Amino acid sequence: MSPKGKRGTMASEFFEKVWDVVAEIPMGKVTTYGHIAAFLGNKRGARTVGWAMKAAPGPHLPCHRVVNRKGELTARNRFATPHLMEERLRSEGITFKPDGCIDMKAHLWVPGE
DNA sequence: GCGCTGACAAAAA
DNA sequence: TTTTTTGCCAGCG
Repeated sequence: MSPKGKRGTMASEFFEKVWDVVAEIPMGKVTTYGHIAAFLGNKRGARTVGWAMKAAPGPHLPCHRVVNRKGELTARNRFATPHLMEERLRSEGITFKPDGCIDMKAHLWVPGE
């Protein structure tokens, strides 16, 4: 299967789970690495979640809806840059604080809902 | 084959 | 309360 599917070789099961959760984030909402990690069972595996984002399978993955605990945009890959994320998040209804961080209490989404 | 780095977060001091 | 250390796991030198 997989017309171009060379994913099983580079990504672990954990990575695919992260992509699956991120893909379910509703528009106008954001989540944090820690929440995804905890949902997958790795409470302190937030770093590994960030790795999965960096290793994103494609630009269709809403990695721009994943931010850190501070609500700051830290993404860095060919599909998403912090600047691009800000534009995109605002386009979806996300509001930023003067501090430059996302208003978490207003847009924080939790996996599993 | 071994060690360091890295889109983070939480517990300990 | 703030600062420091530890934990996670895969990619890269």
